[in-house]
Amino acid sequence: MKNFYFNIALPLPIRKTFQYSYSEKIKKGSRVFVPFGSRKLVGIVIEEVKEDKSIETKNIIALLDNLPSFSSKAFECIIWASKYYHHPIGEVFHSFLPNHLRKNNLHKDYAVSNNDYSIIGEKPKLTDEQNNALKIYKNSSDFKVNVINGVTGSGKTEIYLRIIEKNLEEDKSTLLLVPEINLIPQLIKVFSERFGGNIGVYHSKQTPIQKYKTWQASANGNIKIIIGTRSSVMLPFKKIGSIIVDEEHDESYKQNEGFRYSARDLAIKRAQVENVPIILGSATPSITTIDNIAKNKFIELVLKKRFDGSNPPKILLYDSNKTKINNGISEELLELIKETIAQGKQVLIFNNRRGYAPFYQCLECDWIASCNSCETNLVYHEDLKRLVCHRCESKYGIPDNCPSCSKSSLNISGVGTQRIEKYLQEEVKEAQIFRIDYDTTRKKDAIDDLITEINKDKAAILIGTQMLSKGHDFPNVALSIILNIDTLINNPDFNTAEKLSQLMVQVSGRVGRSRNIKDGKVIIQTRYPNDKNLLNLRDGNYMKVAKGIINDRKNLNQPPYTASAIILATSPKKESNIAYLNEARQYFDNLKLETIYGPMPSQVSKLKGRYKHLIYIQFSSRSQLHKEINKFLLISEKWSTLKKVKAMIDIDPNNFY
DNA sequence: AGCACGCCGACT
DNA sequence: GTCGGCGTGCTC
Ligand SMILES: [Zn+2]
Ligand SMILES: [Zn+2]
Repeated sequence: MKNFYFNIALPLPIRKTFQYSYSEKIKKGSRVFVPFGSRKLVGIVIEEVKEDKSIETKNIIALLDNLPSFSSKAFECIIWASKYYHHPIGEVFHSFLPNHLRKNNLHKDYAVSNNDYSIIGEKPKLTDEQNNALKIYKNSSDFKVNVINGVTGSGKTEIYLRIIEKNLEEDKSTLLLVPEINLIPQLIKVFSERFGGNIGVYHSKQTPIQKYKTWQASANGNIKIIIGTRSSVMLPFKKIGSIIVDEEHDESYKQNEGFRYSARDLAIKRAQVENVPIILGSATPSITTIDNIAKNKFIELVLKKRFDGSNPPKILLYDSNKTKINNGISEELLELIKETIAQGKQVLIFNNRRGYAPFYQCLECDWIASCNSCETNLVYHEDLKRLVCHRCESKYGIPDNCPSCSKSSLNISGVGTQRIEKYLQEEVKEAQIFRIDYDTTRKKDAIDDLITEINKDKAAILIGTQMLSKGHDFPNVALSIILNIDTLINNPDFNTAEKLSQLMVQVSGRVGRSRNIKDGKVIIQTRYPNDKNLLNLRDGNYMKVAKGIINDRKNLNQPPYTASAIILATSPKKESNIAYLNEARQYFDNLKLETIYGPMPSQVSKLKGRYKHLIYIQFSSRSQLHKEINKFLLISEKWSTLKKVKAMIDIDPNNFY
């Protein structure tokens, strides 16, 4: 009996494949069950090869797919991703399989859901801008990147609906990527008010069966509209029409652990390989995207006007050096809050820190409460009367005396949302107060219930974190106050100016759109009212700020004008990380590159008892990055310092995690 | 990654 | 003497 030989990718942090044999030919992209040492693993067939007699090849135990789990196009994208991100191929394949297919399960058929996608809702008349954008979109159905640069309320979603409609007419599927799970429910609502059929969902909080059902229904074309987070970018499709990436600027598209990929960038690759259009939507496009528009790689479709004709609110800078600050809010702004409430209107307070106070520290020595397993600062939570680690959610009691110098001079410092809530409850007694942060929205539907209550249009104060800037609109807010951004301006790290501008414009775009609020106001409380980027933000024109940031990046040789990478080392010992990274640093120093930082501890320097350190490198071009990282990986393979650490690469990093 | 193998310290 | 701790190296 003739045997066939295959290279198989296994879910291991190893940059190679393993050879196995089988009695039949197997298509690439198929799952197989194989023996590996003393265990058994599910792997992916990469290619048929001729027998390598120098290896004692084992037999494949079972072929698990009748049709390959990865179509030849998805396969091509994953091979590309593994090379682009310099990540072990088996782990890349593994990360795009739903749980059910990661184990040695055969496929099973589930009942077909409602797949009649006839239009049931009423279609609104399109504005000229919308018509124009759609015309450009429709003029070809080959690969192209269309960027919908549309302010909040300009009708981006209606364009998505028309694109889906066009795809359905051609019996094609649409994939809509979103940065966060909690943006999915409202999109499902809008989509199912327009189309009759089932809307597929794919994200990490689903049960394995739910996830597999969507995977299968997408593969056989029963579900033609799919909304999903990152990992849905490699779903199988019977016939895909286009991909939409909503809020493309959102950094949540980048995975920050394991296989560190950008779902937005991978979506662009997928669209290119499938030869279909991709739409990137945002009111605040990323600097990279704006740069690609300037280079004519992407096509910009602008939606400037809000369809209800309302104007975006003005952004004012409030110099907080002027008055006394209590619990994070200046006295003058507190008066303004009181006035607004007295007029029966709503106030929104944005403070990007949850809990009561972000630090608990000693005034005598430099002791500061931190988590034993993460080494991050513990945050005081008033409701729990405990210190909480925001990374691992561990809770600690509150010591009365300093563990370091044993004096009783411990104190909280800094301002979290709970502290502002308590302060305003005392100061503005007549106002109803809603706090919207991770702690108040943990329960399912909690956030939707809160939003429904808030939008009933009564005088109220909303206090919240990032969450306020993503997806939800607050039309009755007449005054927004943005607090606590000075630490960001003071200690800029990755893309601070870009992130901050996007945040400010996103918050301001979501408020004050109801008819009875003519002059919504957004006030940024800052000690740096002369900061260049803040000044540029004042007329709410994001593109103007973006131009400034792009110029800075160009002058400072920062991405996208250079290509960046992080080499990460993880091990139980700090010294092992440092030894390896020092050797790596020396290696790269010899190459005379743009910039090298480190070795330094990662911002999450300790996780599950393992330390993490890194070096950050900027290359003058993408091709130089790939060439040098490949060479480095090959050479460093033999280093003895590597044996004591796990090393990983982060391409296009956007933090030091 | 996960597992076996082996070498060393400590405890019946 | 042997149990178990973890450091090392290998897995087609
Ligand atoms: Zn002390
Ligand atoms: Zn922790």
